[in-house]
Amino acid sequence: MWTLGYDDNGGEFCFSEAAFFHAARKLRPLLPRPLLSLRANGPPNFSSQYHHIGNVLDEERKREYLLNNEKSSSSSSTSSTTPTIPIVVSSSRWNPTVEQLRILEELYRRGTRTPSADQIQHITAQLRRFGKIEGKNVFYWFQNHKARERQKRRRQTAADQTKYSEREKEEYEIEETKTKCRWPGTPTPPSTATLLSKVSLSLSLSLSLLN
Amino acid sequence: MWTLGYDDNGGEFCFSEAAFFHAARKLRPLLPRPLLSLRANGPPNFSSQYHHIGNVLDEERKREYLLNNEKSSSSSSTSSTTPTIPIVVSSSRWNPTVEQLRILEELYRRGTRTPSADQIQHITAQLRRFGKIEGKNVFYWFQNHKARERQKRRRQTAADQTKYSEREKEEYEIEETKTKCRWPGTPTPPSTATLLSKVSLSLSLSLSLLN
DNA sequence: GCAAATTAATGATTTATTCAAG
DNA sequence: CTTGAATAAATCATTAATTTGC
Repeated sequence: MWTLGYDDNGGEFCFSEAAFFHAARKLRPLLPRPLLSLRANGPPNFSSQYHHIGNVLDEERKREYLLNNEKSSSSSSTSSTTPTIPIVVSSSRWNPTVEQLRILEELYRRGTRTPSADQIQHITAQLRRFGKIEGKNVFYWFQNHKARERQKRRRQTAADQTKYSEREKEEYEIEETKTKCRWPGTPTPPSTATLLSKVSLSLSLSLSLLN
Repeated sequence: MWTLGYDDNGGEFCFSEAAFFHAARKLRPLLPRPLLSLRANGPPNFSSQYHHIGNVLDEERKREYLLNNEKSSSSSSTSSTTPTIPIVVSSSRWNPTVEQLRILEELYRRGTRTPSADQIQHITAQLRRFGKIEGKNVFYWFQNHKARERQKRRRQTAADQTKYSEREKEEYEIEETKTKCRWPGTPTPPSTATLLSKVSLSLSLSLSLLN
């Protein structure tokens, strides 16, 4: 599991292990950010949103939202001075532009599946020409796309196979045994000659490596 | 992804074991076998024009049919009745059903890697309820699955996705990078000390075996 | 036509695995 | 046997598409 911190400028993306799990969790915005900006890479139909911002909040998130509002009370008060103008909330998640999507899909089509960090940085840098984007967006895009393509394919074959057999939900029980002997026959233990040949091979290999 | 049993041409069937299973190698046919017209276990892409054939017979009858025809050298009846339609050739090799596959993968997931002969017999007995199967199929399945899982991982970690074509580079101006580190971390390559320790270990092992 | 309501897609996180190094 | 690295699978959450009642 990856936790992440990032900055918008470089797309640099520092990960740490589970030790930072809890702290990093809170990086996730609990509400659409109260920033006053239009979408940098707005999709064609971005007009009807800003609806019912707080509808999906559970108690936990409501509490945290209130905590956050305490800090930014000054900004909220300034916004209250212009109540008739709706606060334009920037999207909480990346939304690829058509150009970005086209390039990403082309890259995928040509074989890119899990790009390296450098590749991600480069792709991100290129795609930034077409709109706001970060490295993690590229990373996630490939993760998701790969997974969902696989999922699609898997569902297809599963559907094909279910024609032949009805699913049986019953449990199977196969007990574990401790026997060491292997299938298919009674394995004859390796002869001394075999062992010796292997040993000498290994020895010569080691020696050649040392040279 | 491993494709054991799904490739009718037999291209995916290879054994990495020693001369012990040398005979099994010959199971790989150079050409599709011209015999048998029904499959015991439905393959995913079983041609739809023959669905009616498959639907008539339940698994039990199919199995029986196969057993009866295992020794026959040529297809007899169906070819004459449908001369223009290519004969549905059953693979001579095992093709796992979804249930069999599910159980095998579950066993693998739970830690079974190289089951003992007893385990194999037990597993085979359980899986026979879902279709024709032999002990060697189980044995080979685990061998192949284990090997291909390892192979898959190695491919991913070592020589993964660097398939940018030249055209692509030019078009998107995304240059190839040689770095192997992947998003988001940078794996440290094995040090020289590590390599040397391996060599000396191998050497000492060989020497101890010689005593 | 229009939003509210609903559904489908998909971006972002979390969880469960894998192999293999120590 | 334990653990690190690194996903891939499963899941959550938000956005877009679509439907629906007016």
